[in-house]
Amino acid sequence: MKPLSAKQLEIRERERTILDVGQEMLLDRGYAGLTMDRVAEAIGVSKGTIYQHFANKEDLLAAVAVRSADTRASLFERAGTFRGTSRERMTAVGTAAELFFALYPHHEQAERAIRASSLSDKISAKRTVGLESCTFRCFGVATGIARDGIASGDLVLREGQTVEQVCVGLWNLYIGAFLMSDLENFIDEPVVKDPMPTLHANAQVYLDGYGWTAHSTEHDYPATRQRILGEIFPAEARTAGLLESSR
Amino acid sequence: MKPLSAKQLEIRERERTILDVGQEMLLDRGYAGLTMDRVAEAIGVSKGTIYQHFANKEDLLAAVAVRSADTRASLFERAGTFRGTSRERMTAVGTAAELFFALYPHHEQAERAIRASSLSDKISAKRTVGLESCTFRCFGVATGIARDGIASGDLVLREGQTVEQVCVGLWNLYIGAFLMSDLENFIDEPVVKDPMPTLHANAQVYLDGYGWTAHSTEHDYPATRQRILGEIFPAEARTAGLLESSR
DNA sequence: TTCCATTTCTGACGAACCGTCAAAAAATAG
DNA sequence: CTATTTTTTGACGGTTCGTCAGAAATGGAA
Repeated sequence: MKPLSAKQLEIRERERTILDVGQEMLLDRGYAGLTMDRVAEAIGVSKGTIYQHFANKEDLLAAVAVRSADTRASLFERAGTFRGTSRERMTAVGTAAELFFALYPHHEQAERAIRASSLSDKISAKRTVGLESCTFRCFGVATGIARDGIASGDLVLREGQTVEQVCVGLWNLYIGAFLMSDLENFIDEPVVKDPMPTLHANAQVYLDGYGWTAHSTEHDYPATRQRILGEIFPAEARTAGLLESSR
Repeated sequence: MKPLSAKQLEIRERERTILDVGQEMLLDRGYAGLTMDRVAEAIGVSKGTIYQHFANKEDLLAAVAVRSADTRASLFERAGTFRGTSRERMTAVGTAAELFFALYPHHEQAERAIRASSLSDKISAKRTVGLESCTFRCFGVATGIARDGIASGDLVLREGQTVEQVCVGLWNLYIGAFLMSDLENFIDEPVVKDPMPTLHANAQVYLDGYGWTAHSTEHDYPATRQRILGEIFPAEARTAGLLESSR
């Protein structure tokens, strides 16, 4: 409605800056390394001002998480627009998840830290519903594709199986792999040397288990993945180093 | 070698007590609710004494995690002794994982808290290798069963697939489901109402995808699961409320 | 039992951080 | 330029971590 004054714009801009700084500190110094004093100093503002934007440290953390969760939901929605068979489109969703993990590695840490410290108070309802709604957007894309698969006859569910179940399993597979992936950074001898190719293969095996055509032996899903990266996420894939121009 | 004096026994006993108290506090008050002062008070000992057992808070946390990780490895090893087909035995491993999650819910929190705060220093090498070795024991059981499956012809891997890959995927699926499971405790409308049956079904779908005989349409794996609980884990299953005497 | 060396325990203390709030400074309106 | 509202500041109280000099307990040896 009203035009924003210069001051109000500055405040709005500062909120973004706080999130940026918090995100960065979280990433390279962990939850304990993110302190309100250091954030304030990095911005060049006093601590009290930070508290005018965020109720407390957990709230700042949650805001960081909400922002990246929103980005993830957008990536999922873009993935849903990929032109291909239903199973190729589901592959695109997996690719979006992987891309998100590569581009915003801080998000895992933020979510972990939130859940490690919160007894669900401290974090405002606004942030909680924000996170929830992003999750629903992600699931909405996935279940929609699964329903398309059923409609086209690519996916035939057995008694008692639901599209939600299919999507939850895939989600679990990815989340578990991401968790393991940055767990492996801390130990010397990783259980699996290169987790991402393993994840791609296992996700396809999982979909094979549901009998979702085309079976992975009859279609080149790695090639589909390259197409997805090139057509839907060219800029992001290059940033993440996932897209080689050759090949 | 030497017989332990009464004092030394007391000290050893106290270490166990500290772990018990720490574990309990972690479970019902979270990482922030676990303070060294409160642990000391609960034991009836001064804070300095706690620091004679553990270098710092993270180290205590890691010790709690190591102890439960060791228990998990034992459960996996017992699961490996189940008499049945290779795939039934792998199902037993999954059942062990589920049982562990139900019996020691604090473990997830401990692992999260460790990774949320540590930049890998603070925690002594002793704890780190302890955790690693427990993980290897778990994977050893699983990969052993997969190799048995290959030897018996129940599991036929395609070009480029490995037993490690099979096991990592299953592990990811479980870890992801557990993570989601206690995430759902904090939000109002869960994505899936009852995560565990979904997990069981998806794990079988995943193994179906690898073509590991017998296919889930040709064998009653829920019944196998009941047998596993009754034969291998009767006491634990009853404690966890997973074993109904009827049926 | 008494004495003394060694081990173990204690709790006061410094440092770091969170979150608050009265007072100061800046912005805005009249 | 003055009055009012908004915004910012940083010193402060409270909590927790981890330390360490001194106190207490322990275990022989005389």
